[in-house]
Amino acid sequence: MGHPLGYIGTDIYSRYHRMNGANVLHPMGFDAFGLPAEQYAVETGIHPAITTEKNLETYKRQLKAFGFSYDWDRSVATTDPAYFKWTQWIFLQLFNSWFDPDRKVARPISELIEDLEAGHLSADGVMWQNLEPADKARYIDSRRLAYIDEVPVNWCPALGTVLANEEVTSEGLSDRGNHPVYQRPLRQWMLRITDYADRLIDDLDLVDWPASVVAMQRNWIGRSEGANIVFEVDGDTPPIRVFTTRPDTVFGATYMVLAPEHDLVDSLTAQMWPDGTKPEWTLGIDSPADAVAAYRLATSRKSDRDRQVDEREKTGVFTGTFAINPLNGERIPIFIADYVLMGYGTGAIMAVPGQDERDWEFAEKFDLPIVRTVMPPPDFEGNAYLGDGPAINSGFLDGLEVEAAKARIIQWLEVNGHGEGTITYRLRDWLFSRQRYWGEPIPILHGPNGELRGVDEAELPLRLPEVDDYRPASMDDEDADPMPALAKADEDWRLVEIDGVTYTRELNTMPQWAGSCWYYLRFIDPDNDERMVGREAEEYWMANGGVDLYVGGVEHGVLHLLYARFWHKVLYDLGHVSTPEPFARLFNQGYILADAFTDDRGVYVDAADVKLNDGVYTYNDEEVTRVYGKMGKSLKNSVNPDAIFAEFGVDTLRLYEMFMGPLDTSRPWSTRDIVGVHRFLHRLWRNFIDEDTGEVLVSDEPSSGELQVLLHKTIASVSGDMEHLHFNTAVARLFELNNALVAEDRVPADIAAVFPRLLSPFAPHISEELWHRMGKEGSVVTAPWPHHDEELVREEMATMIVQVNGKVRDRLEVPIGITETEAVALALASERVLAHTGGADPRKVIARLPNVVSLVV
RNA sequence: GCCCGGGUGGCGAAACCGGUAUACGCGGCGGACUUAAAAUCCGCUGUCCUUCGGGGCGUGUGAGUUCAAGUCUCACCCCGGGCACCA
Repeated sequence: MGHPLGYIGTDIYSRYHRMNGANVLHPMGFDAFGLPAEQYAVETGIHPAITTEKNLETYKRQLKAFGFSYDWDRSVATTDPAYFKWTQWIFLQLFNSWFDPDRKVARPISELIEDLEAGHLSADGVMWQNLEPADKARYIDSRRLAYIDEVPVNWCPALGTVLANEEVTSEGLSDRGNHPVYQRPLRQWMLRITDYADRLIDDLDLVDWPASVVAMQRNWIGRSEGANIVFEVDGDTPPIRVFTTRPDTVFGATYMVLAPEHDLVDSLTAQMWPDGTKPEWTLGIDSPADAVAAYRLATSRKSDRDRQVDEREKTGVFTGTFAINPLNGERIPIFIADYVLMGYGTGAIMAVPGQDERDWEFAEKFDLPIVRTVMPPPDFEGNAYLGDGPAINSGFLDGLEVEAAKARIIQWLEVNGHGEGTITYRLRDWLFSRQRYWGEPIPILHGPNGELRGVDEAELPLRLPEVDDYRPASMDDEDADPMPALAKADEDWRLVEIDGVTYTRELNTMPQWAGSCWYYLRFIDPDNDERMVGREAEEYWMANGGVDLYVGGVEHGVLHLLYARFWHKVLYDLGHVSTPEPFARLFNQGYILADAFTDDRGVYVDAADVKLNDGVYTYNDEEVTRVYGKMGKSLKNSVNPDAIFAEFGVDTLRLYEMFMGPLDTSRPWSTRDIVGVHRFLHRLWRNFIDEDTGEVLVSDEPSSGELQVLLHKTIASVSGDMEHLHFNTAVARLFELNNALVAEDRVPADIAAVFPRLLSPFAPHISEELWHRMGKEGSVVTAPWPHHDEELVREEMATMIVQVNGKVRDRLEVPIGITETEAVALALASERVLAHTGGADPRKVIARLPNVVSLVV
């Protein structure tokens, strides 16, 4: 459980809408697969299902203590077999679908087979009829949205599992636990999220989300337009395809670089160094093959983190082979270097040092020629020139500006068969296998000849087997393939016989994010045994383009929200849900911040036990360092809600958290400030109840005059604030009304009827109590939200400021409908104004009535 | 480096479309009640000058637009977040 700030926010919003007669679905669920539960199981040997169950009870108890109005009948846990049955079912939907690139939608795989058999499509250019059955199966498997592929993956030895790109931080460490991550090729389950890249970008226009999250998603998907260019290579090696966003600079390509892991490296590496090989190109090694092998080994030993150190020197080695620049026929040397990444574009680049800083750096270090193909401005100082300008040294492109040159060269490439315009994404397919125990088993069977078979839907849920040890199997050889924890299951789980064929179960489990990709759908219809979610219920609740309000932390800006959108779109394409996007409105709540403390090892210590003496913080008499961060378990700086409840009560805590600032802003916790809201509640109580006698101090008479106006203004502004989640200002308005009541002997009847209702979303307990003491019918929770009287809110007088030469010189009370002539006359007659105008006629008069008269003299 | 946010009193923060900057709360100061304290209630609380009428200056810095700028434009500084050898 994170800090409850966001939960308080949705609870208030839900209660407000219920009082307005809305049918509110406000659920809470538990994403309980994953590392914490598993690690606890490893340590204690207790099955994670048992500890998970216990934790859920604790969480529920704590959440209930906050007075949250969740519909507990709709609660789900991703670890519940009745739930993950459908997570597995969705996986099978992915497995049984393909992405139709023409229609840009997912379709059942059976339709691909039909199209192939009918001859509408070919299998990568080969007639379907000409394929052997095994090749047909292999082709079909390669087209599925869930497919197995050998790709460079993020291998985290400390966690014993592979990780998705999204789970690796920019420092090259695991998102969970900060362990180093290494690249290595492995056969793993992948989900084809990249096919959805364009739709994941475009459909961000359909949702009401914070700009920052929209930017993060666009950034992560990283669409970039450019061209693929094909370079022929000396000898009998196949040509090399490069991706570039600057095809206009191709005349300046003076060498070429492949990623060290590139497929063609072996076949193009020369037998011996050709004439003219410079010494710095060879690592001092006699043969190209040895030099390349040495460089590749060195690269593979580096963790992602090492590869990303800031002051990175360019390194690389010549392959001994040349490519031909298709534009000018120049022979250019081919290098491998780790500044080119296998996972982006084609894993190969044409290097244009004149217009690329990285290439410039490499060219200088390796003594390679540099040709400018864009004319820099005369005052340009520096190396590579990235800006706009006319093309030079570029044959038929000379004189064209960058954009025009790009269009021209792409046309040339396409006409002459040397390449084509294309789009590349930073986003990569979602690595979906984990070697951990505590996750959803992937419902796939492997046949004796490598054929894949989905577990029958009737067999779902596929439960986890019992094992003695929940750890992924450890390996002596660090290069050995990771061994999933499920490999330790008994044979009667692992092996399945169908029609006399023995299949092996898939031993990987799904990643943490699988269950949370679709839980919002299950809340709609949590007990449905027939379907993931009933069609009618889904259409009813998702009618406004998805979930009406999703409050969560920005930390899900990429991971969870991207994955969930992807799954949702697949389900949409297959007709299982009715909206293209899952979450219509997203709101990021801020964090509660607090001091945290680390000891000399950099380990967090319990902030509650840190003492301050003479400006020095100590823990167990050891000096500790003060840091500042998000309140929570990981920094050990939580304020225990139970202690706050005991001292101030739940209503105070709820109000305090809302009053501290806007919901989307992080703010420091300050126990000192709590007394403010606590005083408010006491004052409210004293306004309504005589503390000595318990008498209810409510008058039979309604309010009048200013107090009545204040009441209606309060109703108006609190209601407006509720819609916009401006809870801090709503609370401030309630403070003002409450303060105004202090001077009254008794609370006027109309105010007494309204105040507990306005307050009840924030402080439900005291509101309910007052409601009952006043003898009102039913619960304040079901009382209708009050409405203000427009007539009473409308002002009759306004304060008009009078400016002389831009400075405020007087303030006058004027009727709201004052005419310009009257206003100006009044302004000019003001003594304070006269003191500054000297009685002279103004040169210019601007009136914005009834607020401003501005005079220029 | 690129992309998002943000910078307002001693502190948390308000200020809708450019129109009274600092609502509301905390803290501080003064007063009432009390033997006293707590609690409560009342008043003051941006800053400088003041003949007590007022006046000058104030929303990170510097320019600009405007009768008028916390709000719009440009440049810069600082803080937070995301991405980063992505061709």
